[in-house]
Amino acid sequence: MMVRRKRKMLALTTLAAAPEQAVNKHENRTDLTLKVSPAKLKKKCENAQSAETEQSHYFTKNDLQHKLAEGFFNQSCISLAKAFLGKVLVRRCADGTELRGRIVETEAYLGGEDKASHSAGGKRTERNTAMFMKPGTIYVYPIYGIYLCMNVSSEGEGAAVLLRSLEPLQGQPVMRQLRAARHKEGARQLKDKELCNGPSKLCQALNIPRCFDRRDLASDPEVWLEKDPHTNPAEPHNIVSAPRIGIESHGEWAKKPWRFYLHGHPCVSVVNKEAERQSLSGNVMNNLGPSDVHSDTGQHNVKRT
DNA sequence: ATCGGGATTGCCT
DNA sequence: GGCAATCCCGATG
Repeated sequence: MMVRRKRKMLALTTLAAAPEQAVNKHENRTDLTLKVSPAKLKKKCENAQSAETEQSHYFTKNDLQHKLAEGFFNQSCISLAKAFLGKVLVRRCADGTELRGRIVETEAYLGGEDKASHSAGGKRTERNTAMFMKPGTIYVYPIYGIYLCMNVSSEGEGAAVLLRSLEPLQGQPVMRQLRAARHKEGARQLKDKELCNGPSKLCQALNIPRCFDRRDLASDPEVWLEKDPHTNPAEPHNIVSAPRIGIESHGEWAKKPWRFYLHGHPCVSVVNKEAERQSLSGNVMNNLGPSDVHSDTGQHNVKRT
């Protein structure tokens, strides 16, 4: 209780801090709340930018045409959660560095009847306002005090899709640096497939700060979604439907199979064998296979045929 | 003002 | 696979 208040004062630096600044957590206080002055908020977002630059031969200027527009987000929550699979989340940093990751795992939160949703029962609060905004609006919220999760609103009152895992495609060294900021000194280097295989990990790796809450994924210059020019859209037979994670306390709603992931992809955070048996019985293996993130060693080339 | 819980992660055994 | 870390948020009085 008394300890609580002290801890609050020493707000730990999080995803919003540049990696090289995060060495001493007591010197880098990052307040996750929205209740700060616009000037402070702006500064935080600027600090969130990475100083690293990254060259990639994988994406070219022509890929801009693959950016997904407003209309894409106008689908029901479950439909959008599936449609996200295989799409590429792009984060353009202040210095022009672009980080890219293919979405391989999502969860649908429907609002209303869905007891596991932050907007259950139509409940609208300061925190979850973005869930009620137009489809394509980003909802970023803090969890467990120290992490962030990124969602995208869909059609349906208070409905949104949680992004759970990405396959790193571009900017892995920057991602690794962003992710390593809170690790022990001398800890082993993260494998590529460990960079974005979790909802808060992807926020760290792509430098998604709390202040991205309520931004429009269809028009924002710093974060957007693209079609992957190198792969086909996810086919239904590639998609596993499983119960959502971390909501076991919500009774029957916890059992709804509204977590979706690409079968066999190494960047999925939690594999559910039972769900795979049910989802995929009789189906062939996916053709949207991962690049060589299977590999444990060194830099990999994500280019594929 | 206070309290309890949470759409997680990393480290340890 | 267990568990600590860590604190915002919303509910309650």
